[in-house]
This record gives sequence, C-alpha cells and structure tokens, in this order.
Amino acid sequence: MNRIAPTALYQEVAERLRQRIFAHELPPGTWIDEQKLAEQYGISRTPLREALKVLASEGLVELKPRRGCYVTEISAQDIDDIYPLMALLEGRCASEAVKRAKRADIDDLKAVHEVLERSAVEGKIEAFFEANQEFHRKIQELAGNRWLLTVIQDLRKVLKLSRMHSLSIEGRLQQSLDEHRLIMAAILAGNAEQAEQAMHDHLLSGREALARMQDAPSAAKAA
Amino acid sequence: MNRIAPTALYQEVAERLRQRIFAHELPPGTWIDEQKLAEQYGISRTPLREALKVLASEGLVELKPRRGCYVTEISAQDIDDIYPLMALLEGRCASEAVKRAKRADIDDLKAVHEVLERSAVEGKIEAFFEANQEFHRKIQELAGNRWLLTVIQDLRKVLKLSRMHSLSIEGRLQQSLDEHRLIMAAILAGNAEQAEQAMHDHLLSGREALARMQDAPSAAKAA
DNA sequence: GCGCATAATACTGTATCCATAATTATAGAA
DNA sequence: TTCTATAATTATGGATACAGTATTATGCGC
Repeated sequence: MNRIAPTALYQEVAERLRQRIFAHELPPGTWIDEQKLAEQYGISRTPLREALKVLASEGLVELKPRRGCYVTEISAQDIDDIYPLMALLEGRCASEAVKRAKRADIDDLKAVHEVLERSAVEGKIEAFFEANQEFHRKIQELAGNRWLLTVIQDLRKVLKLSRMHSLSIEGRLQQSLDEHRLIMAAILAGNAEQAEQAMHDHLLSGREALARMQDAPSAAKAA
Repeated sequence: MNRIAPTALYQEVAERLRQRIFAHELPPGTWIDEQKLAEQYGISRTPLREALKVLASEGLVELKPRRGCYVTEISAQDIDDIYPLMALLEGRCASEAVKRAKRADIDDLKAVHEVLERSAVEGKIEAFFEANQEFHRKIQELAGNRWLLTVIQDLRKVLKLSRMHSLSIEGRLQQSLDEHRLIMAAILAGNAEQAEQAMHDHLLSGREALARMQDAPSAAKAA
C-alpha cells in the first residue's frame, strides 16, 4: 500500500475499527477476532492489538484479560448518565462561544444555521444531520477550550455506540430546528446565559426524543 | 515473578509508569527510552509499548511517530482550561450528591470532613491532603454518574502532570478548609444549588491560589 | 444417560527478530 | 573554521514465533 500519511499503522487501524463500530458493522457485544482481523487487514497482530488498547481506553471496546476483546455494550443507564452531562458541557460551550465569538465567527455560524433551515424545508435529512453536527462542532470550537472539546468528543464517541438517533423520529427534526433557532437567536443577541440554557435544553430534548423512540422503536435507523 | 492478579502485564506497567509520572520521577518533556525501561522492568518491549499507547490516550504521554514517546508538558493554558471545567463538573457532582445521598452517605461524608478539620488543627498537611481527596471522591461517587466520574478522573490525571499543589501555599489550607465547611453545610442543609455553587467556587479558588503560587513560586512542592 | 474429568485445540499474552527511518558524527570542501 | 553531505549507529515500528491459559469436546465412570 502507498503510505502517504506519517501516522502510525495502529492509528489507522484504530480509526478503521472506530468507523466499523460506529456503523454497527461490529455491533456491541461482538467478539473481536484478532487473528482474523489482522489477516483481513493484511497486517500482524501487533499493531492491531495496540489499536485495541487505544479503543479500550476510549471506551469503545472492553479488554477482558485472557478472554479477548468485545465491542462495548452501552446501557440505557449510560445514555441517561451521558446526555445530562453533554447538556451541561455543550451548554457551557454555547456560553463561552457567545463570550468569545468575533463578528466573523457569528457570520460563519449563521451560515451553517441557514443550511440547517434550508435542509429542513427541503426535507433533506442527511444534509440536516451534517449541518447539525457542523453547528455543534463550530460552537465547541468557538468556546476555545481544548479540554472541554476533548471531553465532549470522547463522550460523543461513546454515544455513537448506540444506533439510536433522535432525528429519525417523526417530528423531531422540526423540533430540533426550533431549538436551534432559539440557540442561534441567543447567540445573535449576545446573550451567553440564554444560549447556555437553550443549548442545554436542546440536548435534553434530544434525550427525551430518544426515550420516546425506545418505547415505540419504529424508525430506529443507523445514521 | 509470582503473578497473582489476573491483570495483564501492560496494565501493571501502565500503572507503574503513571505513578512515576505523577511523582515527577519522569518529569514532563522526558523522553521515554523503551529499551532501557523494558530492561529495567525485566520485560520485553511489546507490553511496554502497549502500556504507552494507553498512557497516550490518557494524555499523560505524547507519541510522536518515529520520534518516540515523551511525557506530556502541560501548559498554563491547559491549567486555565481544565480548572473551570473541573469546577463545572465537580459542582454538578455536589448538586447530584445532595439530591441522591442517603442518611448514611451524609454521615460518612461528615466523618471525612471531621478528619479534615482535625488534620487542619493539628497541622497534618499530608493527612489533610488525603482527607481532601477522599472528600471529593466520595461526593463524586454519590453523584452516581459513572461517566461524570470517569471524565473527572481523566482530567484529574492530566492535572497531576503539574507539580503545582495549591495546598502547599501559606494560608491556602485554612482557606480550603473554610470552603469545605461551606460545602458540607450546604450538603447537611440538603441545598443542592448551594452545594453546587460552593464546590464550584472551591475549585476556582484552588486555581487562583495556584496562580498566586506561579507568581511567587516559593513553596512549590510535589505532593 | 448424565456428569465430571482429562485432553486437545485455539486464542491471548509475551518475547525475539528484522526493517526502516531518524539522528548524529565524521569527513571533505568552500 | 564552518557548513554540508554522507555514512553509521540507534531507536521505533511491524512481523513472526513461542508459551501459557481458557474453553470445548470427548471419553470414561457412576
């Protein structure tokens, strides 16, 4: 293979495995066969095992001594633990973002928000999903706190273990858009406290939509 | 060696390295010589390398491709980023702890707080330090949120890279005690909001003490 | 026929070996 | 004398080989 990136092999393998786990090609609970995977990727077990160590400390897999490696099974309790935490953290991001954002930053954010609006009108769910992620990511970056960013991203990875996505619920997309409007309005108004509250509620609202979905799991789809 | 624990070798090695890093026996910036360390521990490089991967994703070391492994150098910016985040998270812990604590839990906590009081009176800094950690840990456990706990512990590890400990500042111990009294009082009163605020302020106060220490680094000591 | 014990198989964990890339030292030229 | 280029040494990254343990299957005994 033509290696361009200076990244180590174990990192590439880790990333490929992450994608497969997120895509539920390797569903939670799956035993990871080192030999088979190494063969499949055309590499030895050494870098693969190193990759698994990394994924383990990210919480994506569990390494049971002498018993192998299994994709982490996330529980309803974990979801209940993580969402309020994310609400707290992303709320803080929104607050900090308002305090630190320059004019150009807000313009950028507004542009992303408008993509969101348009995608909603045109019913482009995939585009809405993308813009949604971009919106949150931009706010997190604007907060300018490297560690806050890291923590949120780590937790987001764990959430991805669940194939539940609230946007696939009927009506949730419109609700999400409404909430985004509130966040955007608070940011435009330069009201940090209001932005924090709106973002916080937005996350919890997503959690509630998820809960409703679990009761009536009609439209449970992977992203 | 007589292996009793079912833990893998790489885990033991990771833990030993963590301790050495926290103790600043391996100061930030140090290059980690894999061969020498493996020889020193009487093991091969393989489990050592796996341990380093784990430490890297904890942020304790940095793995530069083809350039080796170095103990992470934490910046003043990192400290400034992490402390407010810890304040937010531990504040939430205090709030949740108040909401969930049973009578017996509060009694336990009170006992630890009294050790704190006594250690302060008797000037036993080490004991104070221990009780302090125990106090915070207990509150974090009472919050009953596995992921909140994980995040806090991960960030705490990174903070340990710095040898700065605010308790070693003249007067900070008494100030810390005062703040703990406020927290304890709020918990005893069952006032979650007040406990959250007190814990939050307590953490930020620690950060400020640290800042003062950096200006006049007279008593900078490892724990 | 069922349960337990023993043996065989297979996978995890560790060590050794090899190749490649980076760094340093030395030599030559300006 | 200094700077550059090349060669040698050293360390990292990856592969392969080996040992130990866990699991499973088979056989024997009850």
